[in-house]
This record gives sequence, structure tokens and C-alpha cells, in this order.
Amino acid sequence: MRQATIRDVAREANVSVASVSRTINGHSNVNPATRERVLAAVRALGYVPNAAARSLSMALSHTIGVVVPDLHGEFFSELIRGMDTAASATGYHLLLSTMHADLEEARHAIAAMNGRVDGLIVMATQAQPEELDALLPASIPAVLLNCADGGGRPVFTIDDRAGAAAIAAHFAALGKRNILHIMGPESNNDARDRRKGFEEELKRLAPSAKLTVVPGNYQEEAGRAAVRDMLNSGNKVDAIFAANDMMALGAMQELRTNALDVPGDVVVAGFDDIPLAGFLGLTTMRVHMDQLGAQAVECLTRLLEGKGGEERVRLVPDLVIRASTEKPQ
Amino acid sequence: MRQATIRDVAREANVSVASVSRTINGHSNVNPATRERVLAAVRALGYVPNAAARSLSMALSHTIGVVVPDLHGEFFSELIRGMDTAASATGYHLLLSTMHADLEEARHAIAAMNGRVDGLIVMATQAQPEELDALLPASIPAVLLNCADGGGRPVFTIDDRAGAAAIAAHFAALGKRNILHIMGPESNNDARDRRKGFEEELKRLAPSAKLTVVPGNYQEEAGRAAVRDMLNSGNKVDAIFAANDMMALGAMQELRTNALDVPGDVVVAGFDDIPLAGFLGLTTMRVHMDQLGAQAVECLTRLLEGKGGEERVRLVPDLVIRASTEKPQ
DNA sequence: CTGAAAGCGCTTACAG
DNA sequence: CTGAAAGCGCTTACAG
Repeated sequence: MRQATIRDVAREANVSVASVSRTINGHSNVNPATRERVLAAVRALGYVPNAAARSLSMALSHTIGVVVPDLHGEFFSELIRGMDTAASATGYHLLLSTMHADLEEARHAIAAMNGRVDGLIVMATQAQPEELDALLPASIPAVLLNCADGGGRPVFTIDDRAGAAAIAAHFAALGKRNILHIMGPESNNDARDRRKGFEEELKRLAPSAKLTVVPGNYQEEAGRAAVRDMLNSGNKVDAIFAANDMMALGAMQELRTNALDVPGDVVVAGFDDIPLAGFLGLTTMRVHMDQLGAQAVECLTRLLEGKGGEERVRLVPDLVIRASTEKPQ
Repeated sequence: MRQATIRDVAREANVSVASVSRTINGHSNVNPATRERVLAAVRALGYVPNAAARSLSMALSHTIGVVVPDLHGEFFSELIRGMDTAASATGYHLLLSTMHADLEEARHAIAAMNGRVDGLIVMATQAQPEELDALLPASIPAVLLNCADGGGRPVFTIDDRAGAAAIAAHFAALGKRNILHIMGPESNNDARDRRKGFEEELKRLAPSAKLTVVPGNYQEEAGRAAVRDMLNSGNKVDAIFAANDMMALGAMQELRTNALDVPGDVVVAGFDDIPLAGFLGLTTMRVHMDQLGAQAVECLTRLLEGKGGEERVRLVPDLVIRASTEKPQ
């Protein structure tokens, strides 16, 4: 069955399409009697305005285009969920595309969004400012996620350095002085920032502490291997910070397998706060991806309403202390 | 900067908009020289067609509207991810809305999609067929998820009964005869189906087995409580099936706390295969929400292309045997 | 192979 | 308060 259009309603109510439009949109300059006739016709025909036609006419879609590398895992689902919450709270919708870390795909996705969105939220982590300029249409505002440099556009990021620094402060407060850091992949921005933030804060708060950094790959086994190597080398470590929870959990298990007590002999901390961390009592940094998504949407809607928007927001993760470290005194 | 339109391109290339349109859309009836001039103008102006205008003109958006109750948790994120994979493989986009189990919100979301989507995928689990008829526009096809009755529309569901039956068969094959089922909330469709499927298959394969069913609420603590009650009552159970993984994990922990061996004394199985289940070695049913989403999208695109579509697909979960039950002989 | 024109379903000055 | 008309940016018969 064909959807009724505004003309069908106008005919049914014996008025012009202009009057139907005014009634639908709640304009005040409509005679009450006319309004009633129109509303009756709307009900009778089950009329629902065509949003695409309205967008075209008003050059406004009340839709936000979202382009992310992937949709895999809690990280992205929380991000999208936060965006959805903030968007629907302000009457916006979400048009979703994945780009698989491929700028060509991103270009395609953004082209397909032209005319259907009022603004964009794009996570193109590795993109350079010039690439972003080529990618993003100059005609609509865009907010970036986890980009090093947005080339003047608002950027929202998780503050990895501040997060890692919080772990360093926690270790320092516990009096730990022989510390192992299991790094994430060297090629990974977050991994580098976590290491840097941890190292700098530790140096600042506990200059006498000894820090050993070993490579890792974010997998559980890397955490286990780091502990085995440590034990073999005879290095007397009293605290371990792994760049993510999976490696921290691997380290924790391996310590216990070797009859070391956590947190009695060695305290362990991770990063991300995956569900397993809560279940197994791992101290970690909780990353609020939903808040990041929500804030990005709010920034974009402010831009769309011409109310400006922050330049760069770094969302600091929360330290969640659990049984794998002691509570500070 | 204003986006260039097809008229700008036509002027720049000194042709009519019709020729620009034909070139853009790869029609064959364009003189090569004209085509080149047009393409040059497109490049020069950075022209990108307005997708909303095209949709309106062609009455085709190549977009699928997705309405789900929520975006929380792995369940939904996997569903959306599966949809995205299938959609982008066939050149479709996803317009996303959440309805929070509220039919009025769903109506609103669907109204906002009118004219912007070619079809709908809706998860309105509790909706009756008449409510669905009132909710869904007759003008475009819709595919339903996890609905008991789609009122003639295609419905895609997880086959909870078959999944639970697989656990029953597993227990029967292991020779278990004194069995406890920890149910999910009575009000929950899935929970009821899981119980029913388990009970029927057990009766069929092991008529002599004794089955005790106790209530639960999908929380870890309900699993623990069920085990405590069982131990207090002196009931000699040799197998436990919990309606979801969290309760199964609670039960497993509580058994071990009480010096019972899993799977030696009691085998335990859950449902869902959450990440924790893998980490802690819980036997469970793996639910492929991504496949469900992908199949729903494929069904809908087939409908859109007039190629019909299945009426009702029940996706059977996979039995994943881990250390919490023995391997069958 | 090409262009002028109508049409997709809306909104909004403009004139009355 | 109301309607005829132009316009949003496209596509597509139609005529040439």
C-alpha cells in the first residue's frame, strides 16, 4: 500500500498542502477548525510525513553520521550506545557506517551520507590532518574521536597518559619500588601513551623506583610470558602494570601458578576494565566510552546550533581499585 | 562552504543536468567527450551527489532502518555488527534507533524513518501481531527479530528450545540422572523456552532422570543461592543447567566453595557463551547474534529486490563443551 | 547522444 | 488565516 502524501491529506481535508504543512508542524497561524479537519484527515489516511523530502526542503536532517573503524567488542558498542543516548535525548538520529581502518571506505561512507546528515562524528585514528581535510566535507561540521590532530576540528579522546599516571600514583602510594610494565604493541598510539604516562608519573613521584619495561601484544599470554621471564631472571618485582586487562590477568594467573601471592607479594593493575576484571578482582582503569560518545554528540549538536564547541576534550579514565592491589593507607 | 550541486557541475561542464546525472550514474548513452568534461567538473568542484535528493527522486534510499530495544551489552552489539557486515556487503546503510521496550517510542522512531529507509528490521520482542500491524507501515517490508508471532512477516529468532535441548542431550549422554535447572525470570520468553526445551528433551532421552526446577533471575547470586538451597536440602544433584552463564558461574563457584568438584561431582552448563564462560571453562550454548543480524538483513534485502524471503528462521546455538562438564565417551 | 521539463514530497516567502 | 507557486537536488521519460 502506497504511503499517503501531503497532497492526499490536503485533498481529504479540502485544504491546500500549505495548511497541512502548517498544521503538521504546529504553526500558530492555522484556524482551529482547519486544524481539526487536517488532523482528522491525517488520522484517516495514516499519514506520516516523508522525512527525506522534509530534509531536502529544509536542508536539515536531524541526523548525525557516525563513521567508525569497526563495531567489534565492548569498546565500540559502548561508544555507539553513548552516542545513541545523547542523540535521541536531543532528537537526533544516527546513521552508521564502518570503514575498517580504510580511508577509501571512509570516503565512500561519507559520500553516501551527503544530504542525509547534518554533521559527522568520525573515528579515523591514524589519519593525518591533511587526510582529514580531504576526507571531510567542508559543508558540514565534524567531530573527531581518538585522533592525534583534528586539524582544527573538535577532538575527543581517552586520556591514556593521565590514566596510566593514576596507576603510577597508586603504586607509589603503596610504596612499591621495583616495578614492571608490560607494554602494548609499539605501533599502537594508546600503548605508547600509557607507557609514557606511567613512566613520567612514576619518575616524578618515586624517583628512586626501578622500572623495567617489557614488550607485549595485548594478549593474555604476553602477560604470562612477561612474568615467567621476570621469575627466570630473578628480578624481584613488587608491582606490575600491564597496558591492558588481558595481559594483567595473564600476569596475575602466572604469578599465582608460581605460588606468589597477589597482592601480597606482587600487586597487579591493568587498563580498560573489561567484565573479566571485575569478576576476577583486578585493579584497573575504567574507560567510559559511552561518555566519550555522548560528549562527542553533544559537542556536534552544539556546533549545529551555532553554539560553538570545545576544541579538544580528553576524558580521564577512573581508577578502580580491586583485590589485585592493596588499598592505600 | 556550500556543497556543489548538480547544477553547478552542469554549468561548469557546459552541459545539462541530465547529462551530469547520466554520467554520474554510469549510463551508457553519454558521449565520451561529454563524460570527460563532466568528470573534470565533478573533480574541480568536489561534487558529491546529495543522497537525500536522490532518494526522494528514486523512491529508494539503500538504507535499512533498525529499531532495537537497547544497545546495551554484547548481545546487541553483536547483532548490530552482523547487520552492518551484511548491509555494507550489499551496499546498504543502517539507520539506527532504540525504543527502550516502549511501543510509543518505536512508533516515533519508525515515523522518523519514513522516506529514509527502504525496509525495517525491528526487535519488539513482546509485541502482539495487532500491535505490530499498527506499528509497521504497510508501505515497506519489515523483518522481525525475536518475536513470537510476526503476523505474516519474516521472523528471525534464536532457537532457545533447541539450544536447551542440546544441553539436555549432553547431560543424558554423560549418564546424569539427578538434575537441577535454574530458571530465568518467569516473565521472560527465552527463559520459558529454555526450560521447556530442556525439560522435554530430558524426558525424551532419559525418562528415569529426576529434574528439579528452581527460580532464578539471570544474576550470579541466584546461581549461588540455588546451590546453597540444594546442599541444605540434601538433594543429591549430579548436573546443573542454568538458564544463562552468569547463574551457571555463580553455581560453579558455590559448588567449589563447598568443596564439591566440577565436573567430578557435579557438571554445570550455562547458556549464552559470554566472555567469562570461556575464561572460566564453562560449558554453554553459543548464541550467534551476529549471524542472526546478518541473516535478517539478507532476508530484508531479498524482499526489497522482490525475491521473497523465508517466513521464520530459528537459529540454533552451538554447544560449546568446556571443563565444567566431562566430554561424552 | 542531448536538453527542457516534469516530478519525487515537502516547506516557506508572498500576496491576498 | 489561506492558497498558488517556487524551490530543495536529484532522475527520467520525452522529443529531437
